Amino acid sequence: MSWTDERVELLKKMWSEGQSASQIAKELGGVTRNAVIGKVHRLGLSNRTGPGAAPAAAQPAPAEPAPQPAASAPPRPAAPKSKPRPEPEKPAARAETPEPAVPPISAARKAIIPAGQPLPPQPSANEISPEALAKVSEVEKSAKRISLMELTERTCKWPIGDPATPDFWFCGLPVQQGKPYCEAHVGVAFQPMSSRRDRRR
DNA sequence: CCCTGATTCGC
DNA sequence: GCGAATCAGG
Repeated sequence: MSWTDERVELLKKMWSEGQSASQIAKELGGVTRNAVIGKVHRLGLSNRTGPGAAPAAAQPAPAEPAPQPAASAPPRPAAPKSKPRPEPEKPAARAETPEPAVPPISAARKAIIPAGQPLPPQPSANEISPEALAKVSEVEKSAKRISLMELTERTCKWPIGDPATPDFWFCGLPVQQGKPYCEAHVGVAFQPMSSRRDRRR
């Protein structure tokens, strides 16, 4: 595969959209994320950081400040495009404890639950975005249904069903990096603190 | 371990 | 110019 205009365009587009190199590579096909990153650099559109940031020149490069004598075309469109830095700064100690919404059921107590229907995940407390819940029920239908022993570092450990019955298993879908659950379950397990939040995709 | 982008350097 | 290998974080 070579860097045709189209491919480069898509690359630019996706990169400016904040897509990761690997995603772009996957989309393009035939290239690795390394290739994408390499290209990105060669194209000079690496730092998605706002232009306002002066690199503070570690290397003075005394010989040539490179004023770019080009008659027209501004060297740096600088695109004031929306380039929100997802992570502005890490304050001090940020207690990363969103208080898990207690996914597991209290089992015994409600042992009478008809072990068939995907039990309405949450008892009380906060309201989880209907979206997330819907997502979960969906996922649970196509979950891998793995057993306790099959759980690994990267399998969603969200319990489904009633532990008191044989009709009990774990989600088993790929976890969302770091977390113990898959994306869907992470969605209901960890609340942003302030009830709901919208999200599109 | 999974992932991210950044750099290097032989091709 | 290209991108695998490597480096440096998260």
